[in-house]
Amino acid sequence: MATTGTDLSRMREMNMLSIVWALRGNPPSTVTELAGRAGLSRPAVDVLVQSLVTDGWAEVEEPGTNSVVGRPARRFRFRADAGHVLGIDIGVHKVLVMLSDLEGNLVQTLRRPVDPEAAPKARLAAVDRAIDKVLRGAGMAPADIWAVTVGVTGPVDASGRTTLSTPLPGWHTADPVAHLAARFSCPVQVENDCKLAAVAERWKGVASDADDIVFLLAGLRTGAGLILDGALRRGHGGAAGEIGALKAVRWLSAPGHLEACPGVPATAAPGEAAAWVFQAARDGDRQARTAVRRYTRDLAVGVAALVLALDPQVVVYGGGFSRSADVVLEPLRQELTKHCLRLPELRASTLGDESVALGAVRLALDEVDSRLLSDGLAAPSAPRRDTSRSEEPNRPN
Amino acid sequence: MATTGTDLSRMREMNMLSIVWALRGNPPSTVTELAGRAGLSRPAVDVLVQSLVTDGWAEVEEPGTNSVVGRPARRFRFRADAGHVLGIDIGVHKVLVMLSDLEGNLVQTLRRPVDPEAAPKARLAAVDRAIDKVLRGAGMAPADIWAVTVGVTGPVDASGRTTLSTPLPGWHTADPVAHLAARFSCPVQVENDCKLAAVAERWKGVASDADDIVFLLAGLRTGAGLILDGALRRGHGGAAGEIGALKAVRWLSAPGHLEACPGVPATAAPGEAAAWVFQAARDGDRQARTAVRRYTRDLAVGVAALVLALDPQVVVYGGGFSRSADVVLEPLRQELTKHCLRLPELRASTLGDESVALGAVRLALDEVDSRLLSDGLAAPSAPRRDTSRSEEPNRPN
DNA sequence: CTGGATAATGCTGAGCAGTTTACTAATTCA
DNA sequence: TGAATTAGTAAACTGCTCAGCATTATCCAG
Repeated sequence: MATTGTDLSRMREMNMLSIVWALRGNPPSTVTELAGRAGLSRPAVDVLVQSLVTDGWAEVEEPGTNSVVGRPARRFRFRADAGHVLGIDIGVHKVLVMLSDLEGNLVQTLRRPVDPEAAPKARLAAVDRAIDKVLRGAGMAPADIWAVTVGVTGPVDASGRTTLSTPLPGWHTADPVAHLAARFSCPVQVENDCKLAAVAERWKGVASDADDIVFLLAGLRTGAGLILDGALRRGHGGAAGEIGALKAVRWLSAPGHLEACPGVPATAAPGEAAAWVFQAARDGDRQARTAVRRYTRDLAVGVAALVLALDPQVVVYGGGFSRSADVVLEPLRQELTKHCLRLPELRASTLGDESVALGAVRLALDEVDSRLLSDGLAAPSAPRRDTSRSEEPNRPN
Repeated sequence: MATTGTDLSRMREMNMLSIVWALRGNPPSTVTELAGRAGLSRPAVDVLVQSLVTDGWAEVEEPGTNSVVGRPARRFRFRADAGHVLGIDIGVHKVLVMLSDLEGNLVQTLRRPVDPEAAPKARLAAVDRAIDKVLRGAGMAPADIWAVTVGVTGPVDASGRTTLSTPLPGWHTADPVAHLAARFSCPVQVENDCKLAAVAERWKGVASDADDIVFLLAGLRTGAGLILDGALRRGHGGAAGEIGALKAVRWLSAPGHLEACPGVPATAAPGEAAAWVFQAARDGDRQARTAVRRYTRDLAVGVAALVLALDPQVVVYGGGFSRSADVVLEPLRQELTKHCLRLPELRASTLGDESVALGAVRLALDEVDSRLLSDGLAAPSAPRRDTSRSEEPNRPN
């Protein structure tokens, strides 16, 4: 608890930021409204908001027709388009690039299929093309981007690499941070996909009310991301949530129960096989139901371990299989009841496979915010990577 | 991120607190030293520290002989004895009461054996007697105590009860908060013993350098406490760390391997049996070594689950068996290597069975600090429980 | 069309906290 | 005894918030 002394200028800075927070994510606001939200006096807000306008962080909306009596108030709007961030999902089958303004509004979204067997070089080239297209579509240059966050599969270390394990072919030698740093001078961050999806669920998903979340990424691969006390839990080496590595937890083999279900069309790809089984179970097929039950039984051990270890408020069932939550959630709940002391809420994700990129956007925005908090707000401009403290280039805050 | 506006008075309060933090836990300091530590100017520190002295938070030490050139500086000392807190460990076999000043210095410590079969009423009566003795020994009244924290076995809910499960006979109906609230008007808090021991290890124990700690309480009972990002992880329902409830984790039966070891004296109590086995293993007894290996193998599954889930920096091996760390740590490390992706450091606790009470003291001090942060510092006095927000009387911060 | 009611804006002076600067006080060492 | 050094103190200054009042823009009733 290293409370450090404050002086006037720092105080002004903090008040400035509190105005920004009060402005952002709200409809255009009058000075009086802002004063109420920020807990400051009206004159103070007035001068602060003036200087925000001259700096370019806010803009005035001249009063139009006003239905209420009295002098109509000017309204101030946060200039969300003063800067932008990129959230990128580098998946096995696809690349997904999202361009967002500072308020989190998506400006451009682009999904591109990628050969599952593509080498890192080809995969990164596909990323580059997608980024180019998105930037061109928005009429922007790389210098206009304030932060980039990338999601990949597998535990990510502090340098943004996935040396331990990853299903992306050849990826354990890839260095996406270095690759993107060649084009972007802003902070570039790589994070695990499950963690990003968890962040997305808390931001715009089904768990926005919860501070303690276990996110379950259920698909051909199974993984987990953790939000504890409202903050993403990365782990000391970036490997939090990797409970699937435990042998007693059969997450690796769990989806196999679905593919092995009798009656699955022989021609079906693994993903289609799972969808077929879920549909058959929905239709009442006994064998399909058994396969789903076996799947959930294996799934539940790992979830129960996380729930018992962390005692979260909510477990979110997400990932590719989340569309089949209707046939999975109830058996999963029953299995968890057997294992757990205290059963958390169980919810199905609605974000689908956009959650990873969305979480990446959120983390990039957090990066921007933390920079504002530490460096204060000068006129809006793309931050440059801080090369002085280069020990943890992937964890700037 | 609800940054709220600040004004001058709040700023002064913060600077006052920063002086308190700079004063506390340090040897008597000069104004210049404090100014450096708090990041304030010398005159500013001067007036702040003056008002701390008049309020009773600090006291002056007039300059004595000074070996250095120049005018000798007055030194200011934090008045650690301005208030006191109680940390209490209600165990199966013993009650341990610690009285600490505001700096965490132990003023009185009292251990009293308790019948393991004692009913809650008798157990609480023993606690009362121990508290009385400690207070009398220090010449204090209950009104002089600023915060009380109690450690008990089993998951503790928000009201301070252990309704889910506990090895203390009859304790699931006990309400220690209500019992102590009858004598103490200050905040009273009950917490799980493993969690408190984890807090103690980070405070004065073997993990003071780490922010992410899995504490393993190994004894006749096995449990875990978690420190994540420097903060105690309680869990949404207070049941974090209860991984032992998972059937695949054999923590319940693990100590049985020790008692079942051939050669254990038939007359030995369970605790003595374990000690005998550890000593025999130390002496090279093959059967004892096998028993220890079986024990660690069962232990390791649960630890691995926690490590994989959370990716901590340190695992601390504590509890009654921590004296035998020399024969347990190495096999445990080997087992963990099999299970984990990234092996954290493994350390043996040195606090012994005082860790729970010590952690309780630390939590009580945290309670005092958080009250200072939120309410500001008037003249030092025992805080009264805040009866207005009674929904979570056990979690005042 | 005009004057009153209403509500936002703009301005001024008071108060406060911290910093800077300069000066005085107390000690050691040559 | 005086130079050097460091601590304490006082005054001037800066910059911020706040309270209150005058000003301005708009609506609405007569």
